[in-house]
Amino acid sequence: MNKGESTRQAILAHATELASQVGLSGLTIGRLASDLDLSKSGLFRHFRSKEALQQQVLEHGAETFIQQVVRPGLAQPRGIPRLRALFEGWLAWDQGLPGGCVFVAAASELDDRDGPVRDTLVELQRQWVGVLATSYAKAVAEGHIADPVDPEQFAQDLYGIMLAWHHHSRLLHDPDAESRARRAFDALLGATDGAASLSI
Amino acid sequence: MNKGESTRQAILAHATELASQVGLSGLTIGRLASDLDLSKSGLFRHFRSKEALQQQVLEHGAETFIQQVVRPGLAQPRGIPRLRALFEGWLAWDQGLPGGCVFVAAASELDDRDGPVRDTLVELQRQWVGVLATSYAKAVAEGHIADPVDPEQFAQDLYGIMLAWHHHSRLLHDPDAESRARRAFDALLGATDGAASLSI
DNA sequence: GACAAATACGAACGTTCGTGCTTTTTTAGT
DNA sequence: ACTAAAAAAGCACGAACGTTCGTATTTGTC
Repeated sequence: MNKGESTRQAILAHATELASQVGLSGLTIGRLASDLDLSKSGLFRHFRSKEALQQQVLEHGAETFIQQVVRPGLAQPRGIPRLRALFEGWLAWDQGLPGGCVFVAAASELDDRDGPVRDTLVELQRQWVGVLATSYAKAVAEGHIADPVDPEQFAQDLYGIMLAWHHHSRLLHDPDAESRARRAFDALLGATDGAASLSI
Repeated sequence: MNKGESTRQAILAHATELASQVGLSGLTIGRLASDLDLSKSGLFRHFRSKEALQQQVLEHGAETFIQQVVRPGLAQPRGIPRLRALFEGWLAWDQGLPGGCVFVAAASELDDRDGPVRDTLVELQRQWVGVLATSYAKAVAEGHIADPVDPEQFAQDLYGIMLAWHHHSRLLHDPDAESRARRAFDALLGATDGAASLSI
C-alpha cells in the first residue's frame, strides 16, 4: 500500500469515529488535521472537497460494517441463527464506535438534504434493509417462523428495535435498554414458540 | 403580549421548523435573521447565546407537542383508544414539521454531547416515554391488553416503531413505511386482540 | 405629546470554516 | 545515490460563524 493510501485510510478511520459522534457535517478539516497531526492542506489534498470526504467516510464505514457484521452473519446457517447473528453483530457494531452506528447519525442529518452523499447513504441503507428482509424470508422458507409476516415489515420492525435501543441507551442512558432490545427481538422472531403466537 | 415577546415567539416558531431540517447545531443566527428580516444583532438580543436559543427551541417544541399530541391524547378514554390517539397524534406531529419531529433530529445530535441543552432534551424525552408507559399501564389495568408486558418495554418498542417509520419514510422514501408502522402498532397492542388483527 | 424603556440596527470583533496556490520534504524506482 | 513523482506543509483568501458595542428607532405609559 502506498504512503498516500495508508494515510488516507488512517484519516478515514478516524473520521468515521469522529462522525459517529458529531455527524458528517460536524466533521471539519481542521479538527481532523490537528487530531492526526497533519496540516489542513495536507489532509485536504487526499479528498478534493469536503463532500468527497463525507462520501468516503460512508463508504469506509460500509466496508467495515460488511466485514464486521454482514459477512459473519451470512456465514451462519440460514434461518433464525443467521438472523440472530446479524442482530448481535449490529449491536456490537454500534457499541464499537464511540458515538454509535455512524449510519444512524448520518441518517437523521441527511434525510432532509439532497445530493450525492445522501444518495450514497440511501443506497447503503437499502442494501442493509434488503439483507435483513431476505434473511428473514429464508428463515420463513426454512420453517423457522411460525407466523410469518411480510419480510419488509420484519426489516422495518427490526430497524425500529435497533433505533429505539440506540435512543434509549445513548440519549436516555437507560441501563435496561439493551435487554429490552433483545426481548423485542425475541418477540419479533418468535411469536412462534409459545404464548405470543397462540393468540392470533 | 409584548412586542419583544411576540417576536421571540415568531423566531422560535421558525427556528423549530428549521431545526427539524438542519438540526439544532445547524441553526445559525444569520440564517434565522435573514429568514425573518431581522438583523443578526436584533435577533441575537432575544437570547443571550446560541445555546439559550437551542434550549428555548426545545422548550417551544415541547409546548407545541404537548398541545398537539399529549393533551388531545390524554383526553381520550383510557386504554387502547388513548394509546391509539397518542400514536396517531405522534405521526401527525412528525408530518407537521418540514423535517419531521424536531426531537428525533435533536436526539441523534445530542446523544454524545454534554451540557444543558442535552439535559433539557433528556428530561423532555423521559417525560414523553413516561406518558407512553403509564398510558399503557392503564390500558393493562382496564383489561385491554391480553398479554401485558412491562410498560417500559412497551414504551421502548413503540418508540422504535416511530423511529423506524421516520427512517424508512424520510430517508428511504418508502411509501409503505406508514402502513407498516400502523401494522406494527396493532401487533404491539394486540397480538391477542382479535379486533386489531382483523383490521389489518 | 413627552419621555423612559424596550427593541432593533449597523458595524466590527476574533475565530473557524472550506478551499486554492506555491514550496518544501518525503517516498519509490533505478 | 540520483531523480522523478508523490505527499505534506505553509500561507493566504473570502465567507460565515457567534458575539459585543454604541446608536437609532419604536413602543408603552403618564
